[in-house]
Amino acid sequence: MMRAADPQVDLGARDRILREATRLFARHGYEGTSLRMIAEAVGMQKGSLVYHFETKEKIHGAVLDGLVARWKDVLPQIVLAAASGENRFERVIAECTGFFLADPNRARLLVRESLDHPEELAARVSEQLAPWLDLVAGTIREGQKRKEIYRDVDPLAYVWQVVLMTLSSVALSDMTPGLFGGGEKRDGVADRMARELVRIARASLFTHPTVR
Amino acid sequence: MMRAADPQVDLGARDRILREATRLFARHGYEGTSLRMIAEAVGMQKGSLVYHFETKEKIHGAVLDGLVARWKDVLPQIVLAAASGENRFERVIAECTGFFLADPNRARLLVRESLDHPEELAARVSEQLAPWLDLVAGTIREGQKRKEIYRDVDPLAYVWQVVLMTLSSVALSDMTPGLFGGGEKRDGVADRMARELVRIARASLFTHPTVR
DNA sequence: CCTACCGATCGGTAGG
DNA sequence: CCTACCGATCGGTAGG
Repeated sequence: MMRAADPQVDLGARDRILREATRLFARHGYEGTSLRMIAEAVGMQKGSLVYHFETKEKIHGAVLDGLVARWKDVLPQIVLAAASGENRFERVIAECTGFFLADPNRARLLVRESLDHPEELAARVSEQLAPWLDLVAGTIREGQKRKEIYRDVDPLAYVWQVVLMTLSSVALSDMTPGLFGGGEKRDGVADRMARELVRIARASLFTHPTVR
Repeated sequence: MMRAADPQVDLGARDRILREATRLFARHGYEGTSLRMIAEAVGMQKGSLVYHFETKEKIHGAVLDGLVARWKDVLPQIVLAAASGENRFERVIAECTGFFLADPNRARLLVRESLDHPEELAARVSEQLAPWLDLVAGTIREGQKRKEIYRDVDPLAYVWQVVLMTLSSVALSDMTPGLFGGGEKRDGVADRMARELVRIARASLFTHPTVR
């Protein structure tokens, strides 16, 4: 309480804690990350973490809040990309994959959270995801009326499957090189996966590939 | 040592331990599962677990071995489905999704392991997955020569993206109901996801939907 | 297969 | 933000 004297120091410390906690929770999970590990990564003592965040659980909550906040930052851009005319499809997909590729720990964190606390995450995320899901689903239905999109597409299920491909191909990217034969570079594999994801999403949606 | 007196009892105990350990590791992860939790679920004391498996790590290893063993059981059927003529595509997909739907903990365990120990899992799984990946990739290339399959499909990346959809849509199924609006039943959502997965996989592969 | 016990580490508190 | 400390629980051992 009463930390108004030098807020910049506090903010810096809080952010450094959250950055390292995000990385560690993503890598080792909530149970696999101890306060000591976080403190060591930040460069302070375990007890000092409790000065900034009272409990480990509150650090975890703040990490998830930060992830949602960053998603809210890009959401307007995605909505914009979805609304404007040129290359809507590619740009929406690029915005979404870019969000997770910019920091793969976001994908790892979301997948872990989906396994550890499914309902809590669904509740937390659905309000942030709802407008986006509705928008895309609505656009798909319009396309179906215009016969530009296959009529047997299940809009909601389609979007969610594409999201799952995006999430998991980034979150599990550490495993893919071993499966593609050792000969290939890591980035090369990630590139191939990203390209194939776009191709699958596109080819399974549009009745005519060149229609956008 | 020297447990030949009544192997049936030991086998039963080992299996009961592995069954509960599989469930708990899948639900709470390796770090989130204690020996006490496993012992309590099985109905014995913590120390007794160490009589059957020396360490927690060896229990974990045996759980993964069991998963691989069960995969090896269905692999022949998958290869058979892929080789025979009628409805090859649907049957291969059905065999794979069926494997994970029969016990969603298999999918959860694999996703967790991909996050916790990516390289170890890749090494462990690739030998079991390699013949299958090569088979499917080869079939795709044949189809491409016959112009039945889109020429811009990246066979390996395609198969892996479909595997990721299968895995993640089962492993993260606890989260989906909340995203589909509360009105729908759990099984209904799982059904829609499974159907859309097959549709996406099919529509993004074949140049003409009716060709098989 | 159980009981009793080990040192180490956990998340968190108290006081400065 | 640090030091010192708390009870609880961890994985594992010893002996029966």
